[in-house]
Amino acid sequence: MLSPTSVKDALQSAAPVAPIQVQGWVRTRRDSKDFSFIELNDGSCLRNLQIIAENWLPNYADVQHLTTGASIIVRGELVASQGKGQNWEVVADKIDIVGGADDTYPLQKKGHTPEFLREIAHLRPRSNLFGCVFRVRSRLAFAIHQFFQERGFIYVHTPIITGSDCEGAGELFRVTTIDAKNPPRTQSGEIDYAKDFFLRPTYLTVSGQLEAEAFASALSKVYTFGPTFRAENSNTSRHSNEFWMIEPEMAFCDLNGNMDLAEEIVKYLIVDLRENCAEELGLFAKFVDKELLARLDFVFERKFRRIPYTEAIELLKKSGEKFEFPVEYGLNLQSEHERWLTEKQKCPVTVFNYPKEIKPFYMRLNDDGKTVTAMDLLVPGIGEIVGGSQREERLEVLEANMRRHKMDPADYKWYLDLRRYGTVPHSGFGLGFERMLMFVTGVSNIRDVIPFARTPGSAEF
RNA sequence: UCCAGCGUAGCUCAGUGGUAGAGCGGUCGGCUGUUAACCGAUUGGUCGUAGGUUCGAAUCCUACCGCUGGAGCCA
Repeated sequence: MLSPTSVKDALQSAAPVAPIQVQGWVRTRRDSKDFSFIELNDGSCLRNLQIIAENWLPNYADVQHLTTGASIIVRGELVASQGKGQNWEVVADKIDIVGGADDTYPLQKKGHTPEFLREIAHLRPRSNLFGCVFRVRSRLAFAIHQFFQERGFIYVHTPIITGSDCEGAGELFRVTTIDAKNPPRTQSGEIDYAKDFFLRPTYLTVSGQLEAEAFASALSKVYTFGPTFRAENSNTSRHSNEFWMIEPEMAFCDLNGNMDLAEEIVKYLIVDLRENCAEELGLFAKFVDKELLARLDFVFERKFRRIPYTEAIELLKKSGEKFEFPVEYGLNLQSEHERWLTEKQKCPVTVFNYPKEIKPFYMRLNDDGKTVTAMDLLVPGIGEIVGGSQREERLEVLEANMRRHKMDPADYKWYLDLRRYGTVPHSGFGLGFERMLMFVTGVSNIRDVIPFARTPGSAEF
């Protein structure tokens, strides 16, 4: 039994191969006088393998009716191509037509808009663009693990179903087995979640951070990498209700060490993809974003600028730029401000030490009593790609922060225990996986870097 | 959720009150070691949905749905 060769391996062959078996989907077909050219793609790489189907094949009439989208198994010989444009091609001895595709097949050999392809999310990975996107997505995930594993980080699986409803990050999807038509009620008539499956209200996680802190307080350096769910009605090209996030957490690490790691990983991932996804990046640079490679090199070569929030406000005020939203200490930086910081300054920027009023309870209070050790890494084109902080490790200060945020410390006993027993300064951040993927591919809509995106009103596939 | 724009053939679009169009794709034929092939013919429509104005609506009005861009929330 002949084992199949991937299109990628066939195209990289150093010598002719006979016999060879390849299999995949027909991208396009052209007839010549005595034979037919078939472009075969199996998703192993961007390029197609050219198949020569000669007219003596017993099923040649059927081969001539092969259309874009059909699946075939080809046996033959890999030989040097007589034509230009490819080094190798397969001269077929036998072509098995596995599954036809009739004229309702929506993909054409010519270009489609990403918006149209999004409507056929089940077929779009068969397009050049999305094949590239999802190969890069795979490599990016691998490179992230590699980055952390090389540095001694332990991979932690934090829960997807969580009981804490106030992690300071967005609206939550409720997880319940209660019958919506006949829910148990409390005496006051409210739905009684104490009778729900977990005997308490539960939700899909919006962050694994709190649990990662527990593991960092034992294994020193950990990271999570998993799905995250936010029930926000966000309709933008940068938001999805289900996305993946990487959250490193490091014990005995302050904000500077945290910023070092965030900047290092962004650079590492760029270098890795430049090396391992050159063909795919080439396609993005050609069809998606002409400046992509220059921007990636720019981010890689340039030292990231670090600007305290207070200084960023001063820079924006002195910029002379007319912003739609006010620039004032104590206000959040708006998209237009972040854009100015990264695009006008022409470099990635890490803004840190934000006013405590605009940041969550777990961030460490600075000695000035006014700011917390928050940091946001901003990149040109996307904006915030990393958000993190040094965590408040002092029990009393953390409890005070909770009360200031109208949270009851009693609800966070286990989290506070981490400060009661062997507390240490520790830091971490969240890196948006899809945002990183958008940044390295130039694809401008988050829906186009997720296999089957979940956005408000949209969960068809 | 808010603001703006757009929904016409399988795809990309033109058509701004008077008979529904083009290119590409598909199909058929021709030509050809071709490669977003080429040449000829042909196929193709509830003009997003529902109301309304008008002698007459793809075109004007209203509502809804969807998509795109921007904003907020954030990763």
